[in-house]
Amino acid sequence: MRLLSDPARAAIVDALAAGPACTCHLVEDLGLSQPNVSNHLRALRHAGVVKAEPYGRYTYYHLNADALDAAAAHLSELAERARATSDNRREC
Amino acid sequence: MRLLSDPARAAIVDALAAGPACTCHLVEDLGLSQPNVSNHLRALRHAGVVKAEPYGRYTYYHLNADALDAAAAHLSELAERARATSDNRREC
DNA sequence: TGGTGATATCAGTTTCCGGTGATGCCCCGG
DNA sequence: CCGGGGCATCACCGGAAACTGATATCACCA
Repeated sequence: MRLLSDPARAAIVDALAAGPACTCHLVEDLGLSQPNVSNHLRALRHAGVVKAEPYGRYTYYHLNADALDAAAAHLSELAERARATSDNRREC
Repeated sequence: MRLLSDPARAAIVDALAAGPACTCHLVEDLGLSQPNVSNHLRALRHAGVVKAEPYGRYTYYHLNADALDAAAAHLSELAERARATSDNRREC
């Protein structure tokens, strides 16, 4: 989840939200170098945010919607806890 | 939203989810130095994730639940878009 | 089967960011 | 009014992470 901090990775995730794409698409659309994109994809892959799908000579990536939902649920839970506990201020 | 990338900041947000607290509480609970905590709080404050509330000599911080919900909604929207577009794979 | 294109990996460099120390401000209590 | 403590800001340093270039690997096609 802390992976979306980097602007390049956020751009990759945003591009993949429009549908599965192979590495060359991302390289063209984002204007980044190919190793750079590949490194970011590896990080996102290890975190389970994206899934790789070899397709002949290409490699297609698509978002893992469940992981995004889990992160969203975590944030919602924090917001809910914050609202529920907004009155018990600890004294110094 | 990219602010939750740092473990220290995530810990601060998590601590604040238990209720408003002043800087000294966070310093004690998280075992971080006071300037360190203050710097993180400043970043979170500028991002609108937390709100500062001067209280005599102390400064109480509390989470901005709306900002967390907005971030959660953004992630949910990404997940939904990913699910909706999972079939239109672009050809190379 | 050799060549080409797509992708992944690796080492090196540079840039960015978090942690620390020192300092100043403001509020409260004496 | 003045001393002390809570808090914020600034300058600096060290480490981590992103970008780059080179290279290896694999699949397709002639």
